[in-house]
Amino acid sequence: MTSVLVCDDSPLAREALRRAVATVPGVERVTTAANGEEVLRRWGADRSDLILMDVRMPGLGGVETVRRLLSADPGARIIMLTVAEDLDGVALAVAAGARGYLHKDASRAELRATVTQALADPTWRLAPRRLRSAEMGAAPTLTAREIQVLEGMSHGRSNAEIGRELFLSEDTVKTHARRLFKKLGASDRAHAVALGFRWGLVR
Amino acid sequence: MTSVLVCDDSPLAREALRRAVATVPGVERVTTAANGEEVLRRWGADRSDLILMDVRMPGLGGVETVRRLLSADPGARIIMLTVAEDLDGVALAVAAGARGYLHKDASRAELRATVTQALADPTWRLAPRRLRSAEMGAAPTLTAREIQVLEGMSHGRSNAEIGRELFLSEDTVKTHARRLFKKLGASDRAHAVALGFRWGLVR
DNA sequence: GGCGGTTGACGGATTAATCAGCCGGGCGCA
DNA sequence: TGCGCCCGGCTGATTAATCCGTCAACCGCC
Repeated sequence: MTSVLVCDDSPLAREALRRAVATVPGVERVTTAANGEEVLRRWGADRSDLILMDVRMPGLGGVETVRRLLSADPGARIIMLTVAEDLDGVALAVAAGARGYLHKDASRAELRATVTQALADPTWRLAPRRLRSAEMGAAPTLTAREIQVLEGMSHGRSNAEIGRELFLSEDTVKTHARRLFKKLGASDRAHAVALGFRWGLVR
Repeated sequence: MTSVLVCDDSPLAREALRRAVATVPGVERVTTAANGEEVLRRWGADRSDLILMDVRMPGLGGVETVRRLLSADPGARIIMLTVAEDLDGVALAVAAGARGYLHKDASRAELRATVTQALADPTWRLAPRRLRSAEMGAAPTLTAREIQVLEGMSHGRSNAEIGRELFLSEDTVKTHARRLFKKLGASDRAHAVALGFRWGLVR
């Protein structure tokens, strides 16, 4: 029974990862966790063959979870997931014993290849790959401007107000809004804000 | 130096609690944490005289945090915060060694009285009180219908769609929307969704 | 040097949301 | 029995958001 545990605090990323991993040949079960604590709790009762885990998580961070997991079970195989911003975390996690990492900007195919590799070879280590998030099921790769506009929306500001705040015309804000809606797959600004929260793009 | 640590995963509730506790005579410092892990981490370096902690938290739950905290420091004084729904959690937390609990529906005055009491008397135990959330700084007491409408918004549905889903007329949905906006202090639906996430009303 | 992505901007059409006030029924609580 | 609150509904007016296409300038990269 080959099983994989996917851990990410963002519900959407978690689901996308779960679906992607489930298509890997040989994988019979994919379980999920929302944070490091849940991974550790689950690990006591039910060990998976491989863990995919986000580096940045609220509560127990990815790095600390790797440490505790490996001190409890030195044989655990862990692949870290990361976004471009925290390469430090990846370095620490790999130093702590993670087998490798995947950038969240890599393709689904690369994710599957890495998982296949890790499952096939128990000694496998460090194969940096990318995962284009557009292919993960959704694409939360917003530009800085788009995130600023999304943040403005989450604070209840109108397009005109956001424009004044960012020194842009209302029309430009509308354009940014339209583009970020399309990227997030949002049907309106309320949905966009919700997706922003679920993806962890805004707080 | 009398210091109090406030822990709640909802940013708005955390801030409201922080502000309320800061007005208690004798309290010189109020620190905050978003989850149990953060409490434990902080406790290592910087012990407070009293901890106010939500029972329901992602990751390390309140009960488990109480256990770990007390096993590390049997003298720690902890008051649990709770909503009506999980009285089980409160019972467990008190059994685990929490000094008492506060219902989130109690008044600010009662919160202050309980904190004063707990700080004055190191042996103080179990004084169930209520805290009317309206007096905590904001009042996210939405009715069931209002939450359903808010959830619909967070999924990108229009008022008409929400109405179809809940077997209500679009006009009624609009009324619920207007009322929940006022309660949350939201300026539009995007803001309402954001506040819903920050208060932990929707996921 | 050109390609792709980002940014900023405009115009016009259409639709949906928002605000305000009001009403009747039901349910629980004092 | 009344008071307050939640619910569901309706109307009319006003404003804002959304969608469409298009365009020019800039920047990093191969």
